[in-house]
Amino acid sequence: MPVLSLTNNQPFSLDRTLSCGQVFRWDREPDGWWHGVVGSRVIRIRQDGPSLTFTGAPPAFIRQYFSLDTDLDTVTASFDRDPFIHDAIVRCHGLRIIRQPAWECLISYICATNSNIPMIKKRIAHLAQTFGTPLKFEERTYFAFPGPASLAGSCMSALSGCKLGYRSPYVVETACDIADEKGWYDSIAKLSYEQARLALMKFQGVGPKAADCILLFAFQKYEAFPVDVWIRRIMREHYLKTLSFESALTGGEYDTIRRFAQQYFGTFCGYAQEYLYAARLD
DNA sequence: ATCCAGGAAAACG
DNA sequence: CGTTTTCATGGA
Repeated sequence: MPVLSLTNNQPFSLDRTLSCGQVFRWDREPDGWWHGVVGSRVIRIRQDGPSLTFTGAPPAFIRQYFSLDTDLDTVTASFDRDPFIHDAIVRCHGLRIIRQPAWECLISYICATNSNIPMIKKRIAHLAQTFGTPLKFEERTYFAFPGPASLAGSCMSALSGCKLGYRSPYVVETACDIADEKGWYDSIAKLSYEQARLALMKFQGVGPKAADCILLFAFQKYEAFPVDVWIRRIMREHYLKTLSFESALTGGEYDTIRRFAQQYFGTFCGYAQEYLYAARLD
């Protein structure tokens, strides 16, 4: 079974990374093994101190997917500016932003609006089980996330079983757009952060927050700073106590928070966001 | 029952 | 133009 050994200056926490809410297709067994589907691969992986043991993908894929090539200490040091974010960095030590497949990430965050994480996971699982290709792996059947053509041609009765609610037409419309346009990923990836953000928001169901999540998790645009209800609370309480006054002058509250974070935390503010988000509970 | 959750579209002034 | 309302779902 493939094993990957982490070096001393390569902090990584599999649990923090997979359970912080950035991905929705991983589950942890009581024995410490995680299993998930990435593309057409079923992957099982566990961490014991500095060693990662896994099946279902070559080491190079694991390294790329979990961003193990990122110099995490340098990244976190770049926004370690005050005691509050410092505490989040320490408590979520080893959290890395995953490089997600863009199409699945796009649909996932369309399904995520105004929902909690368990509900999002159920919806994605429903979509995969209803429209995805079955994948047999070690006595169990998993399902690949369905491609654009599958969702574009989905009948409404099957789709309604996926419990997407009012998001169903957004998913189908976006799938139709993507099914036509082959090079959609490259055409967005080559754009600047702001331009890519506008391009993503042209898809039905993708607003400012979803666009920032997709840019952060699938396009490696680390200057994205998604503002959900948790982050808004945290930012208002710890960084922008005068926000209600400011945002009335400068326009939308979302942009006020986003631009403050970009200036305050710097080029890796998306990473800072993820540490604040992951540390929000415990 | 009421409120909330990795919000966005549509309607409204 | 910025601000409020509506939307479907399940858990607390």
